[in-house]
Amino acid sequence: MSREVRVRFAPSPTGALHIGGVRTALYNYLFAKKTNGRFLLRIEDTDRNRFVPGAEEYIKDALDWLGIAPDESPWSPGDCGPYRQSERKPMYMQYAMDLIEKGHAYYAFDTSEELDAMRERLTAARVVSPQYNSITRTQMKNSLTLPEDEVKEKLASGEPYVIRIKIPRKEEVRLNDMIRGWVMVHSNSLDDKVLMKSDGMPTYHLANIVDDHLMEITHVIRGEEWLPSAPLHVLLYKYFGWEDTMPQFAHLPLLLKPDGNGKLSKRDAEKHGFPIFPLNWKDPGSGNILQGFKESGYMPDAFLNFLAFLGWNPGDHREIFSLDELVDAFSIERIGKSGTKFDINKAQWYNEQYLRAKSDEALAAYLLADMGKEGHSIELEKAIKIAHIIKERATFPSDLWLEGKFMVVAPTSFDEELAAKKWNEDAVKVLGTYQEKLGSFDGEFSPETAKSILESAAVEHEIKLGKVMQAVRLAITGVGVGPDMMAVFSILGKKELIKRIGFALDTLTVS
RNA sequence: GGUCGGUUCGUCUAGGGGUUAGGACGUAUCCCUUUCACGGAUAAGACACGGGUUCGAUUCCCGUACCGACUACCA
Repeated sequence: MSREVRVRFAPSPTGALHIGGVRTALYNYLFAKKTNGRFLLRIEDTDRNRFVPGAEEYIKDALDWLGIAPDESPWSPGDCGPYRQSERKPMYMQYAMDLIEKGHAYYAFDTSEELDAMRERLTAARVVSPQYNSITRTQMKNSLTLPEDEVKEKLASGEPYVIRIKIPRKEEVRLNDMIRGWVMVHSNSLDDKVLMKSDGMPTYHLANIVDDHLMEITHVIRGEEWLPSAPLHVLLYKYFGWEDTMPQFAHLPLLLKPDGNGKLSKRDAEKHGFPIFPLNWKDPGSGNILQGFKESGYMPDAFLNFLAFLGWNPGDHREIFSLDELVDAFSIERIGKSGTKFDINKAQWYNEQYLRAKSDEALAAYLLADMGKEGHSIELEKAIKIAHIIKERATFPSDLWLEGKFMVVAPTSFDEELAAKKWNEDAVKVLGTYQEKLGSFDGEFSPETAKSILESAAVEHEIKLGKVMQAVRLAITGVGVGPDMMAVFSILGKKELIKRIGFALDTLTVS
C-alpha cells in the first residue's frame, strides 16, 4: 500500500498564528514537497466562541509571505472541500451516529452544573482526577443509564445533549510515533471525551479524525501538545474501522520561552521586545499590536531557514539552506525530541547572513524606499554603491538607511565628545589645505585620488595623517564610526566634500 | 495529584559502548582594518544524579531529580 503522501496543517483561527504554528506548517510543507505529496490547510473553527475575525487571513498571509502556501485550502480548494470545519458541519453527525450504533458512543444529557457537581463530589472524595469515564458515567444522565424510552423522549423533545465516546475499561492503546517511537497508554486513564457538542458542532477530536480520513491524510505532523490525546484518536480510527488507512503520527517538540520555563506564549513577545509572530497582528479586542518578524525587518528566506533549524538539523555542519535545499535535506527522522528554546540571536544572525548575500542592487531598492519615506532621493547608481559599503554592518534592510543616511544628508551637528578630543589645530590645517586642493583638482575622483590628495595636504604641514584621521571623519560624517573613509569620499564626490569640510571648519571650534 | 513526553556547552545541536565529546549562535582575546563593523584565528564552555549490565558507559536498562505538555461541550 503506497498512497500519495497528503499532510495537513490545521490551525484554529483564534488569533495570530505564532511561530510554533508556522514551524509546524513549514515541516508539513517540507515533508509534502520532499515526498512529492500534497500539503493541505484546514481551518479548524468548530468553536464559534473563540473565532477571531481576521485570523484566517492572517494565516494565509503568513504562509504566502514565507512562500509555503498550501496546495489545497479554503482559498485554493482541491477535491476534498470544504476546507473549513464550520462549513463541513452537516457531515459529522452521521459519523457520531455510526459510533453510537456500534456501541462506541452514547448520548449524555448532563448539564454543566451537574458536571461540576460530579467533579466536586469526586474531588471531595479525594478521587485524584475527576473525569467522565467508565466508572462515573454509571451515575450520570446518559443513554447508558437512562431507560431507552426516556432517552428517546429527551431526544424528541429537543433537550440538549452531547455525544461522548465510550472508552473501554481495560485496554492498552498504542501508537508508533515517527519521532517518539512506541507510546502506550492504558484506557483507564482516558475519559469519555465529548465528540458532538450540544450546539451540533463536533469537537476537535471527532472533526479531526473524520476530516483526516475523508481528506486521505497519510501523516499527521503536529505539536507535542496533542500527544496525550493521540491514543483517543487511535481508538476513534479503530471504532470507525479505518485502521488500515490511519495516518502516521509525528509529534513535534514544543517551542519554549527564551528564558525560564514553559511554552512560548504571547506574553513573551511583549516581555522581550522581539517578535514571535510572523506578521504584525492587531488584536481586535484590545487594539494592541503584536510585532511581526516581517515588519521587524526579517526576510522570509532567512526566517524560514531559522525556523527550520528549531528542532531539526540536516546531520552535517551546513547552516544556510534555501527553501528548495530544505526540501531536499528534510526528513522527519532528524527532528529532535526535546523542547527548543527560542533564541532571537540566531534569528538575527540568519538575517545578517541573508542580507549580506543579497545583491547590491536588491539592497539599493530597500535603501531608496526608506529614504523616500523621509523625502530624500538619489540616483540608483549611488544607492548601489552605498548599499555595497553599508550591508556588512546591517542586520535588517532598514539599517541600510539608518547607517547610510550620512552619505545622503550632510551632518548638521557633530559628536561633541569626539570633537573635544580630536578636533585640533592640526586637523584644521590639514582639512583647510585639503579643501583647497580638492577645489583645484580636476582629474578623475576615486578613492585613491581622494586619499593621495589628503596625504599631500598632511605632508604639507608635516602632520601624520593618522593623527587627524578621526577629525577628518568627524568633519565629513559628524560621528566617529562608519565605513572606510576613502570609499565614503569617492561616493560623496569632490563638491560635497568641499562643502562638508567648509561647514565643519565654520562650525567646530578648537578648544 | 494523575497520564504522557523530555534531559549533551548559556542557547540551538552532532555523536554514540572505547572520541582530545564535533559544529553553530552568543561571550572573550588576538589578527586584519588610520574608526566601527565584516572577515580570519584562538579561548572559555556540556553528556542532570544514583544504581545496574559490561573489560569499559555520556551512549543500553532501572530508579531518582528536574523540566514540559495534557488533564473543557478549546483547539
